[in-house]
Amino acid sequence: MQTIRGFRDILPEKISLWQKVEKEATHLFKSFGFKEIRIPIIEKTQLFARSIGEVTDIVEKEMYTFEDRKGDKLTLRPEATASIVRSYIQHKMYATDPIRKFYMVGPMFRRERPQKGRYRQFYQIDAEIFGVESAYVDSQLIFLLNQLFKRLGLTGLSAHINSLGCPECRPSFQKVLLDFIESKKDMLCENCLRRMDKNPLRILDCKIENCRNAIAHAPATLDHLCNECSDHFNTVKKALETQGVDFIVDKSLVRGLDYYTRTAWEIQTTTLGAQSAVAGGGRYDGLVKELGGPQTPAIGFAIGFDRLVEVMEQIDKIPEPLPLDLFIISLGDTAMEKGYHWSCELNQKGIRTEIDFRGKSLKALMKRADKLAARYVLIAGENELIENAIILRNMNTKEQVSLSMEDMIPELIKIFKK
RNA sequence: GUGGGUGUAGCUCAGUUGGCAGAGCACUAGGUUGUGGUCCUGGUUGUCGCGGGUUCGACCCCCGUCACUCACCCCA
Repeated sequence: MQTIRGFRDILPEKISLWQKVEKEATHLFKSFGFKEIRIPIIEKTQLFARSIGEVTDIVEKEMYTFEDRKGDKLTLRPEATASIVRSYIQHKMYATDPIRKFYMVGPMFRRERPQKGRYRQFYQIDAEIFGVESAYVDSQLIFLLNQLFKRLGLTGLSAHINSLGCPECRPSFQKVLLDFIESKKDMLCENCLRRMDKNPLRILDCKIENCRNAIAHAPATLDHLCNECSDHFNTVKKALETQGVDFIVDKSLVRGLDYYTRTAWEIQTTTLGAQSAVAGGGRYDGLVKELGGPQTPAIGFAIGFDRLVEVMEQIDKIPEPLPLDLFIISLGDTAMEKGYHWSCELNQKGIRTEIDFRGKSLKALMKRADKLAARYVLIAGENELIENAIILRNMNTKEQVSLSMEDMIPELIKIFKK
């Protein structure tokens, strides 16, 4: 038996890094006023199809979709934004307070071919802001990401930003783009030809060399923004600059979900091969309305949790596990019973204590204490019980003292509460 | 979905024209009867990914399959 393809266990040896990232992220989110939201793992297929876009790769071939016993079409969530928007609308949150900031952490599912940093069940740390159109929100989110990575000790990441325009300026741009592409048609790969009617914007980030050459001088959304979009983007850039956030304007950054408008960005790394995006986000001012809510500007990002952890592993940022305070060695049945009660009591008092019930030799148990990185060992054998003098050994200094059973617990508390 | 690489002990890996499956680490027991990390000695661990085929004989050659991995595609 083994996990199915693209799915994996995250074992205890690795988990401390995940916990550290999650702790830092949620701490930072809270200080910016975000509230946690938890959403279902399964939604109606229609929700994703409508929000992400019928002709995107995600919806066309990557979703885990199935029918339940009643024949309803359901899908394992491939991303979080759609569900959060659904929730915002369903609970009429706009009525009580249109400005909402959410974060969530959890698994997403896409049926792609697995490779480095890409799994079929992968985890995202997601943040969304509803109800604010200001460009400062855009730069604030990018600043937040930047802060998080800084706190995690990561360097060598770069923020790529672009503006995709809005319903005002995009149609005219698409026309200009299509005209240009039409003239280069014979140089483009099959996929790009397919994209011409599907989603011409995507041609801009084709990675095939011929296509890249062909579109090297293609018109960019950036050069065809309407005044509002242009102002918006300028404000984003300026706000980032004044906060000292480095960024690269990347005209070819075109994100694969249909709902994005205006600002789109990706945080990229060079250390994960082709899976360079560690986080990505964008503004989606039309989606809330599209899904049946009132016109509400919104923006959000997702961090690839798995990828972030892998980047951190590469630079050796694994936090030390908590050492064990005390390991109890009980030799003989009477001592075992005593030891059992001591361990219960000490753990109740907040002292990390372990005891081994296998009845092994002193030597074997000392080895185990060492393996568990115990700071102290309590040795209770027949002699110690008779003489009422339990041995406490400091594993670093090798110093040993005797404690009477009455004084022992208070004495230990004194040692460990320092 | 397409293409390349790799599957041998818990881990990292050796394995000769096709001739009895190995090392290091880990685990475990000892090193005179109750003291860890180092050292020494012994011990345990295998469907050689799985299924076919060729052969007197296959870890080795052939076919299929599954998994991992890298790249394309796409994205977090």
